[in-house]
This record gives sequence, C-alpha cells and structure tokens, in this order.
Amino acid sequence: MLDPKLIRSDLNSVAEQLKKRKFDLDVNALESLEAKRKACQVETEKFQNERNTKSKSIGKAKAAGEDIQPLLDEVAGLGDKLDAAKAELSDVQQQMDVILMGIPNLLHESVPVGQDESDNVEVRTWGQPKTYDFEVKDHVTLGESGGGANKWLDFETASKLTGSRYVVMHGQMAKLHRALIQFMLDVHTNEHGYTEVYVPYIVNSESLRGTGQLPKFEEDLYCVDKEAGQYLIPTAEVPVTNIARDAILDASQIPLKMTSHTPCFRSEAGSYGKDTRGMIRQHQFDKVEMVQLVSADKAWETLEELTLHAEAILQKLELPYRTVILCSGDVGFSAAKTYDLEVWLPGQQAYREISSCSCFGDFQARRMQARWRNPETNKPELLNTVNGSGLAIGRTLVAVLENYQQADGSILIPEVLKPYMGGIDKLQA
RNA sequence: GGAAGGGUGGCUGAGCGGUUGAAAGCACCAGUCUUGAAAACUGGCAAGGGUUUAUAGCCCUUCGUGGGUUCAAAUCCCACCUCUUCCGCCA
Repeated sequence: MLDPKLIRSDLNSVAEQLKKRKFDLDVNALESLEAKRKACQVETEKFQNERNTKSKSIGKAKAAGEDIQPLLDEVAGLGDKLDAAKAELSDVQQQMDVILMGIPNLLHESVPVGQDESDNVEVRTWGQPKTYDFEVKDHVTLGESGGGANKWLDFETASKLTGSRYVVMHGQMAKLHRALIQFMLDVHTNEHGYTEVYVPYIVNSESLRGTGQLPKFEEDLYCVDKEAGQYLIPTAEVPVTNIARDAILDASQIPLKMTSHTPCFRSEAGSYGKDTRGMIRQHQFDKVEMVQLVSADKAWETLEELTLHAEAILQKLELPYRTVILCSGDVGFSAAKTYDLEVWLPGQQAYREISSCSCFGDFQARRMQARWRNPETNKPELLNTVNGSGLAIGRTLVAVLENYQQADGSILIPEVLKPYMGGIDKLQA
C-alpha cells in the first residue's frame, strides 16, 4: 500500500498520479474520513490515557493502604465511554483500510502513459524470427501429432481428468518440460547469484495481502480452504516474497536474491475465450521465479538487472524476443514499473508474453512489514521488492516447440538443454 | 488422531493481577583505557501509530492471534493458530 502519510499530506497529487492508471481516487471521501479518524483517534487515546493514569493511582493508593473507593467512583463510566470511542475509531479505520488497500501503487516516472497493452513501448529486441521453408505449425498441432499413441501434448485427456485449460504431457515432452526447469534454476543459481528456495504451494490470506493479490483480486485465485483462508499460489512471488514478512533483515542479508520453481494456479476469471487453444493460458502452469529484496536506493537498477537475468534464459535458448515496458494503463496493481519479455512464436506469427519483471518499490513491503536494519541509522527501513519470471515454463516449452520445429514435425533440442535431455538431438515425431 | 509441555524485544531467557515496555545475558552502537586490536569498565539500544514544522517533547498500542473478567492483564478465563516431545497412522 501507499504511505498513509503521503496520502494525508499530498492527496491531490496522489490522485493526479493515479489517473494515469485510470484509477479514480475519491478524494472527498478520503478527506472526510481522515478528518473523522483524527478526531476519533485523539478522543480515544485521551480516554485511554485517563484510564491508565487513574488505574495507576489506584494501585498506588492500595499499596499505601488508603481507601480506594472514591477513586473507583471517579473511574466509573470511563470504561463505557472508552469502549464507545474505540468502536467508532475502529469503524473509521476499517473504512479507511478498505480504501487504502484498494489503491494501486504509484508509477515510476519512466513509465509511458497509455490506455492498454497496445500502448506498451518496445525497449529492445533480440534475435531474428527464423524463416522456414515449410509451413510452420503451432505447438498444439506439433504436440498432438508427436509422440504416437501417447501424444506429447494431450489436452483431451486433461479435460477428462479435470476440465479445460489443463494439459497432460507424455514421455519426452514431459522430460523437456522438466529439463527447462532444471536449466533455468541452474542458470540463476550458478550464474546470477540467486539462492534456490522450495516453498509451500498453499498460502494464507495474510501472505496474499502482503503481495497485493488480496483483497482486490480474490476471484483470480483458487481457494482450497475457505475457513482457514488458504489459497493455491498464483505465482511463487507470493510465498517467496512473504518470507520477509514481519521480519527485520540484517544489512548483511541484502540484497536477498531468491529463485524458486513452483506450479502456479490461476482461475483465469475474465479471460473466457482468450487463448483457449493450447498451453498459452492454463489454470495450472509451472514457473521459475526470481525475487530480490533490496534497499530502496538499489530498487531501479535491480529491476534492470533482474530483467536481464530473465533475458539471459531466452538468449541461451536462442529464442528471439523483445522487451517492452508496460504503459501506465497496463501495469499491474502492485507494480511501479514492469518490463514484459515477449518471445517470438512462429505458430502465431507474434510476440507473446513469457516473462514479467516488476519493481514494486516499498508497496508490498509496507503491506507485509518487510524491513531491514540500516546500519547508518540503526533503524528498520522498508525493503523494496523486485521480481520476475525467469521464465514461465509452459510458454517456454511452446516457444521451443514452435521455434525448433522441423518439416517432419520433429523438434530439435536447444544446445543448452541437451545435457538435461540425456544428450539427444531431437524429439522424433 | 491421542497425550504432555511451550510461544515474551535482533537472539537466549526471567516475570505469572498494580511505578514491568518488560530483569539478566548475548549481539549491536558510543565512550574510557590501549600504539592498534582484544579484554575490562561506563553509557546507550524494541516496534508500530497519533499529535507536532520536528528523527524535540507528550500520548496511545503491542509479551502467538482473537474474545472475556477487572478500576488495572505479559500475568486470570475461553477459543483459535503454531512449535516441541511421546504414542498411533502414513509418503
């Protein structure tokens, strides 16, 4: 969430900045609520102070053996007044909380203003889309025709088992999927300095509030235990970032660089009819995530660095891609700035998102009270959080299939993956 | 699933109705001593929030979480969460 002090002191400027994201902040409602909060809080604390001082004097009088009855009379009725004040204050604070938790992050000044994804700006491209002297197929055709009786990609069986937007992978395809995971983790841990972490795939609502999925986006999540408030993770970002929730890290612990492979579960509410074919948009997919927790002064350079870490994977796989910066209308709720990596898919003749790298400033850290102790001041300061996919496994698999396809439907194995595939050169259709 | 015992500040750990936001130790910071370091000694050292021009002062909240009892709760009661150990079951 945003700094409440900023909202108090500079409400109009905050509202102005939020317009870039098409977020309409109700300035009047907030202002009157804030005035009410102030009055209530001062009143409540006044009563609390009175109760504390009186109670103390009763204790002293009793210890001195004096008659405390007159003091007790004096304090009669105070409790009720206090309770009433408390109730009013918590009511006001709850109303404010609802508004505050629903306000998206402020954008970094470098974010281009725009309406939607069509206004995203290309930052750079890498590699050339290959030309093929045969008719290219998309990954669905390739996946369903390869593997013989046990299709490489089996959407039909998955829909029997569960429903739409799931996949069953057989044989070498399942192995290639696993190889991608191993490869990415190895690159990030060996070459980019991340520590691998294994985390729960079910998290509580506190964690989801911390990273910003709750309270606003509950319909995107799968709830596994309504009563306990437990959900399947939509991304490893949630458990990994929340490792630092309610913690004060030592200066020697940051930058804290973590990478994790997890499945991700998304209900994809609101995306009916979008990417219904194939593996692009699934309810369950795997992802290798990178998370960095850094001091505020390092946040923006860390975003650049982390984005390059994700790009390195695509480069090693020799997959053409482009990097775009999301425009103000397309940046996610919690992010201050986001780069998307879009890989070239010959089957679609289009660049498609394969990674999203974001800097959140202290927006998430404030929600989860994730801090570090600055040795210069010896005071705890909010961390800044940066994360990105490095990369989405399912979509990378799609990209490999489509980019490495041969005329006969077989798939060449990218050089860097061969050690993970037992040295084979290709998947024979 | 059954039984027992715990959850207190950065860490270890005392307190078990009243001047306790919390002893003591460790860690950390500053100083004295020392050529320097270590040791020893002296002092400081929780977080969040409100008020305020203020990182000054004052005030509030917080001893797992949420309720309750009381003039007063870390301390008593209830529920929940969680950890440890033992038994059972189990990948």
